[in-house]
Amino acid sequence: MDSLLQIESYEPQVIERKWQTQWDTDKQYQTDTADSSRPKYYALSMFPYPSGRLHMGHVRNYTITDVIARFKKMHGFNVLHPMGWDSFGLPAENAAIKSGIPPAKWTFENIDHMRAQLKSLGLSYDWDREVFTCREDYYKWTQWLFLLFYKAGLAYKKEAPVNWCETCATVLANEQVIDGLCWRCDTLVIRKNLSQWFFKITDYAERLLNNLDHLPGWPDRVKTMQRNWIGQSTGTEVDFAVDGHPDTTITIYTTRPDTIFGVTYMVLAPEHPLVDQLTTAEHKEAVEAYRQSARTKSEIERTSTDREKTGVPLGSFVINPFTQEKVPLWIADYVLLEYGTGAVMAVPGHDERDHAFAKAYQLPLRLVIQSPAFSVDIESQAYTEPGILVNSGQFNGLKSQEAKEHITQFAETNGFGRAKTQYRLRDWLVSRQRYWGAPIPMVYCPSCDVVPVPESELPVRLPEDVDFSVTGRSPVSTSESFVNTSCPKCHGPATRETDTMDTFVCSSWYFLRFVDPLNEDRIFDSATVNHWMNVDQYVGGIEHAILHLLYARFFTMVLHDQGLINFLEPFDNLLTQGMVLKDGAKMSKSKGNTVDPDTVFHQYGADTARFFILSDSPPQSDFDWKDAGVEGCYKFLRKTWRLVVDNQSALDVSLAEPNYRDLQGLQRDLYQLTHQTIQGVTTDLSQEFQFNTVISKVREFVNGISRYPVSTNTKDPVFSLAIKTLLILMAPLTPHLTEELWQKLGGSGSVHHQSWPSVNTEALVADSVEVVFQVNGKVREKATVPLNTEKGVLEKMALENDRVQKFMDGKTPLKVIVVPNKLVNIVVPQ
RNA sequence: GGGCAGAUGGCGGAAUGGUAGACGCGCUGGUUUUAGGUACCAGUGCAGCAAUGCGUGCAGGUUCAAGUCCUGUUCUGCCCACCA
Repeated sequence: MDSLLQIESYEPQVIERKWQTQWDTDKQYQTDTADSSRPKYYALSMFPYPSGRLHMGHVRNYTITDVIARFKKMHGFNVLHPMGWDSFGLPAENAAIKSGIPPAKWTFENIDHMRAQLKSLGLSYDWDREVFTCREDYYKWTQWLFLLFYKAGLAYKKEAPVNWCETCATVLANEQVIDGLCWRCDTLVIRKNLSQWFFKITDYAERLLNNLDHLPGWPDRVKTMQRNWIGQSTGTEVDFAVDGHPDTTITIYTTRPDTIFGVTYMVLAPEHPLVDQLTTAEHKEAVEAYRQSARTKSEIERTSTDREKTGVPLGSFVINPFTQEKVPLWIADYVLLEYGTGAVMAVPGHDERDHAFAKAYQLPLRLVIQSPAFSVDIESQAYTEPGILVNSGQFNGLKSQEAKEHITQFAETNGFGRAKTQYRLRDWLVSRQRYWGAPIPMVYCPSCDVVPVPESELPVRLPEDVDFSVTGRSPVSTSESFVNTSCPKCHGPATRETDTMDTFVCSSWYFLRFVDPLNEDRIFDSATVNHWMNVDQYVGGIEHAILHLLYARFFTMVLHDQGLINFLEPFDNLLTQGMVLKDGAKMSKSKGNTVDPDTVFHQYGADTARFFILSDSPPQSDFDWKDAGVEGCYKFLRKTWRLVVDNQSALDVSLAEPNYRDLQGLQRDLYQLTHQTIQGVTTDLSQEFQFNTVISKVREFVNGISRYPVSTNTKDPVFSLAIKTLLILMAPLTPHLTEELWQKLGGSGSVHHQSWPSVNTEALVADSVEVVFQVNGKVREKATVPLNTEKGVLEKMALENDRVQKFMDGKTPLKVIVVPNKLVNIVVPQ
């Protein structure tokens, strides 16, 4: 082995395959969830959609979680680190349309390829827990959850204007419309009236919002985004009677009840249900035309803030309950049916939108809020700040804030209003007119109406005899054998729901199934899930800040309320990793600047890819992939390899740790460096996952060891300790390299089963320190002094120093600050 | 328009209020090599021969001492947005 003729070079491709096979065979990363002798740790990456190939974003995500999982394991935790596939979704269906490959075949081939790629990255997954959301053993339970929601009154069907993407030929949830465009294909989203299934996430708006305060392990950025999305506002509802319609009132929602005396008209959303009834004959034609044009507008057109305000009057009037004044009723598309009550009181003097509208249609303005600082003029511009009430009857003179309370109170007392908390969040539209998803387990019976499929009949299997080319309805509806069924209640002929579920439903509970993935009788065993949840560390992209992370929280709360689990939030700690860029630009196929992970594995090995992708930036920041950087990491690993292999004759990892107090000179220095590195790496890994600084410390350590003069004739206990420590500290980062070297050195078992080294704090303290001498805060001299040199001695040294005296320029010090082991600062008159 | 981040060499980035620029990339010079690459050594914030001066987006402030704390401001990125 030690023969000079046989110096082995670093061949990552060979050793990586060898160890991956070995770990697989040994089931090295299998988790025994029944073992409660050790504390549990659940490390989870957001599972991927099997698009076909891994990209660098995946590599970064999974490497980060893998390092955490391995690190925790070496700390004695029973670690659960699973992987699976979010495998329903549109690309599979598009492949079917384009090339006739069945979606299932396409999906599973992609999974096989990507699984092989994941294995070649050396990730410590327990593959026995792999879940596939598109497989019956999983979607059976997704359907079961739908039924649970239905029974709890949290799933309902309603006809509503919905977001429709023409390209994807399906509806979209509110969360999937980004700037008016489809999240997947950037097509302009239009409004369509359809009868669709919804989950009542709005019932949970308040709890989803308030619980964010109890998630200290989540980045503020994500919490803020969710808060904005849920969009709580507190205000008042006021009922306005309709003139000439004694039984009809219109309720408006306002956050500015203090301006209610300034109402000069009222506006309804064009789709408001009272529009037909309240349109007078002479306005019918204009109103119909306006409603028609509003209907065909896309969301982006309609909500554009810089568009001219348009609207038409209905001919009816409402009565302001505070002033008994008659004000005209209009419709305008700047009022949204989905928010509040779909009706707003218009106060053009104190709201910019109402002001613009009033100016366009010559509606009157009225000043009801006066500024305490200047005289308000509302002719040219609305005054939207709070102030003092004027022209407001009994409320004159109150400040806006008090007035809001008094006016709301007055409305409540008189029965025409109430305080109301409003959310921007809307119910989650879960129907999709697509094939490759979990069928919604519902049946339509001519006599019994909507009937849920009994649990015993789950899963409702996806049919295979479908025509993928239909648009506007689910391809599932082309399967006669699927559609025609019998009613579970009356056993008469009935038809099945042909829509499938949004894939975000499938991914809202997968983290629970990972704990008990093979359970055939139940969705999961509650006791086991209660023990293993929460996810201790969740890692994924910021793009899921709202969508997936909000839905998963919602599901968890519902399952808690239904008594299946005993916790309210799924993810204790969340790390949102930054994007992977290439030379400063976002990697994309269209730009042609992608880096294929396989190429990197082949050329440099997985350890290099892992090491590099953790190296330059903190995990939360964007990471710039540079070929020169990969090269540099490869060289470093090769240097590390040689450092060990070339010095094997001096190494014996079974030697006992030397006694620090017996060490001197370079041995003492190396021992110190070893323990300083343990300290630094451990801190950076356990507190903030600062992989970039971990790597710089590892590099400093290797540089330090390289400078140490090794005697090749004898086993050196200090050098052996340094190398042994290096391999253990690097094991989570570069698992193959360290395993191979560990084995070469005759280490016992796997390097990944070693305990994390502990710090000898005595060795952290240096014998001498460098102290700086400052004059007026500027460093003028440095001196190396014994540790803990006394203040007086330091002061004397500084004052007698030539260079210090030069800059003191003969002046008498006003003050001398001495910080032991750090500095002396001499303050002289300037 | 509202909210949240952030701004440090040629580049990615380090810095419990106490030596700004760790570590790496790049670059310069050198050694080894037929040569290139590799490896190794030295250097590398800016200006200057040097002494020295100046330096963490900008303007102030607190402090013996500020990248770090405070006030204001500019710019960049992200999220939300006719939300009443």
